Amino acid sequence: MGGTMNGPKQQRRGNTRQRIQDVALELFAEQGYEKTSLREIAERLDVTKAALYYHFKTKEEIIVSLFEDLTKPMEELIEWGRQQPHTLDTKQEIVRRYSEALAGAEPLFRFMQENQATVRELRIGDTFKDRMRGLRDILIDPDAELVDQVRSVSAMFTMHAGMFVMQDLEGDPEKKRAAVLEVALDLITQAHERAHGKGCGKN
Amino acid sequence: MGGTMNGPKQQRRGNTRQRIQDVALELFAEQGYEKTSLREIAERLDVTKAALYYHFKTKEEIIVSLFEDLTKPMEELIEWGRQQPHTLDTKQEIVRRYSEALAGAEPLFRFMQENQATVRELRIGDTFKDRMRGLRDILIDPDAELVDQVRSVSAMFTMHAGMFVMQDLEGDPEKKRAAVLEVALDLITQAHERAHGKGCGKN
Amino acid sequence: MGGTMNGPKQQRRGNTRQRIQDVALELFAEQGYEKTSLREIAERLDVTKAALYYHFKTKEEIIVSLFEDLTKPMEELIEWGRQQPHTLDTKQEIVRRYSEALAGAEPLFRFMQENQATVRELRIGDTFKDRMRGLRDILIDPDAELVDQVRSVSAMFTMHAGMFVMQDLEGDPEKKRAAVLEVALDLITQAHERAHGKGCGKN
Amino acid sequence: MGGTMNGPKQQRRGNTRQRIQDVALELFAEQGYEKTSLREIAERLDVTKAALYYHFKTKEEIIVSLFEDLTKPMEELIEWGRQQPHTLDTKQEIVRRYSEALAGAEPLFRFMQENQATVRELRIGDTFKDRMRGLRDILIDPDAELVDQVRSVSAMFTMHAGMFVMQDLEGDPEKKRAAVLEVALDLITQAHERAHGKGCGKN
DNA sequence: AATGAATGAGTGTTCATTCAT
DNA sequence: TATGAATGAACACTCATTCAT
Repeated sequence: MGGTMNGPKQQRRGNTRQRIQDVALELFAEQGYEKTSLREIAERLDVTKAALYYHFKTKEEIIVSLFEDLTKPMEELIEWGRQQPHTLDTKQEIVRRYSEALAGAEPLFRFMQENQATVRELRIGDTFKDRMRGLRDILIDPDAELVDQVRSVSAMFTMHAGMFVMQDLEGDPEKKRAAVLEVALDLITQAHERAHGKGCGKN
Repeated sequence: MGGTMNGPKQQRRGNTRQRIQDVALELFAEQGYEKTSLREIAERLDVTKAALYYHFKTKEEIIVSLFEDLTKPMEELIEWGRQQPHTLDTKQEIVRRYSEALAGAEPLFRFMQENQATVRELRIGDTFKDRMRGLRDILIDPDAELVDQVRSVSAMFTMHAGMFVMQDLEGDPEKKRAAVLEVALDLITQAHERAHGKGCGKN
Repeated sequence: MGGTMNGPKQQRRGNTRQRIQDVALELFAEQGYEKTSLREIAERLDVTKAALYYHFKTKEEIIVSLFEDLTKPMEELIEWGRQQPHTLDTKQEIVRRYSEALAGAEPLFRFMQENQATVRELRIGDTFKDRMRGLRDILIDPDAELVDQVRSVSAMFTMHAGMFVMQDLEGDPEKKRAAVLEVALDLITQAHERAHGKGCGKN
Repeated sequence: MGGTMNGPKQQRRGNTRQRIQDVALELFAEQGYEKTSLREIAERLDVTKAALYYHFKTKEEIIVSLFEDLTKPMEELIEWGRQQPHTLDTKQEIVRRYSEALAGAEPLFRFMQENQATVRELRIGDTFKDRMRGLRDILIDPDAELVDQVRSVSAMFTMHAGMFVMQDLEGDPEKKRAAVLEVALDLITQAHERAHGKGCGKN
């Protein structure tokens, strides 16, 4: 890109930090956080371990930086949702956008889904839990019946798990995502309507 | 128990294998598999690491043995389901019993839920995946619409995740489990009925 | 010792811990604490680094154990002194015995003398400081003039430093130690007598 | 100071070398040489590590430069002493001035006192040892009795250690220094007089 | 006069595992 | 049925140093 002569080991200008993040996320998602060593990341980038430490103070900081960079949309979405009236429309809008945001950071969320024990001990654990609580508080009516609260929560991790577990269902990915979204929306809608006195007439 | 003299450090001989499993499961569930060392397990039991190796050939074998011992009910359930006609009643029965089985081995399933990345690399990974596929094949009609297939799958991990994520919802655990079960049954029922042409009349 | 056949790599029965301490002290005294690596110690013993960790939990614990093992005589001496009346005789006795104890743990005290900055940050730092304070409280009369207090303190580190700095003075070591002791005794005596009203008549 | 515009991060240019020395000495004295990293020094100065290398070729050169800059008075003093007749007066004068010089470079000497093991391995080690030998040759009469030689040496490190160990003695610092000096002078005087036949009657 | 980016060699420490007793 | 002693391989991390810009 601009340079005429591109010998081996050249061309790395200011993008090393980014490259570290990319490779790290790939490996973390593939093998888990603890089983991925800094040596492995460094080797794949053809730099030394010490180079990683120029860009990140600790191994944990790598995953934290990924989390912070990639979940900004979620954070904003939840912030936005908090200020809306908790109508059915709002909830549906939230679910729709959340599904999109999830798809946009798939590897990170696969990682978090599959390494919950690790995540819990990391600095991101609490942040994430707070986020989930925020989302829940928007989607759930606190005076709904327990079963409808469960329905809302179920909608949430239908989306989370959906991306990964569905993998071995046949069918084109875009269609699967649409189906997952539909089920989630359905759960949310059922929960909302039962809590607000509508019958079975509509759905 | 039955022994006449109970000196210090005696406390029932012969059950060490069992005690190892108990402590290991507790720690695995609490901190994750990789972050739990054999040293830790041994210390908590007040034996040496080498003693663990008398009872289990490797660390992996400890978790494998737990999996095999604790998921036998599931295995039998699925075997049973495979031989039944795939009616709605059967499916509901399966879901009900699965929920019970899950509750009976809660720590193990919490562990598996929160250490999916690890489990995948272990010997139990494939076995578990097979089981899930078996369950799915019973619950899902292969020619149902995609969205109804998703509904069935969603029922499954509503149960799985339900136990843990619901933890910070208020309310008595038994009621929560009932609510989770109801939502799962509902999803299964909807999926089945849509696939078999019934309307909204029933629920 | 008893064994008939002594192949290479044999004969280490239960003395490894001791051998580690010996080699470690030798190296610590020679090169300093920080500049001595566990690799070095292990290599010299022809064991692996991990073997060191079987016997000591950390590097620091090695030096701590040495300190505790080798300074027990001092501790007892000070405890004894604390319970005696603070007469000149007692003080002289203390100084004499302290000089002996010092000579009995020479390498350790050389180490502590030459690595004060390190020692201060280690767990032994405070213990040692307390000991010195204990000794001082015995040797010094709190209402003596400042200059005589200094004399007493000077006696103390005349002994401490004496062993090492005198090294490049010619003469047989035993004679040097006697000379150092004499000076220390002299300082203590002067301090005591000036504080208790005797003239120059005696010494 | 002289500059018209003092933008942020400017604060007098040209004196960086000096600022490095100041911070380095402070940290070396506080934590020891090996435990003080160039990163730490650089961070405290708000420059990069590489900047240190513009001013000093190695870490060792920093401490060497400090030693050379700060011990010039000592060097000159010893040079002067060498050319004087070794009378009592000369010796006393030397001790007095040495005490002053010591006080003028306190942090450096604290550092050297507490990091003898390190200093020994550094380039300054030999230089310092030579200096000490020079001083000793002035203060000691080679044909004095051993005990009087010890007295002279004791005077020397009474001064050296005095500054630091006395710290936790109560009393105003200036008075303490005076007391230390008095004891040192006393030791020197005793040594000299005994060697030259004057005394208070006994020897 | 100083920085950004990187390296190579090392550190202390932990782990699952082995084996003679 | 266990222990005491050890290992080999790895790990996260730090350091002094270099060099093109």
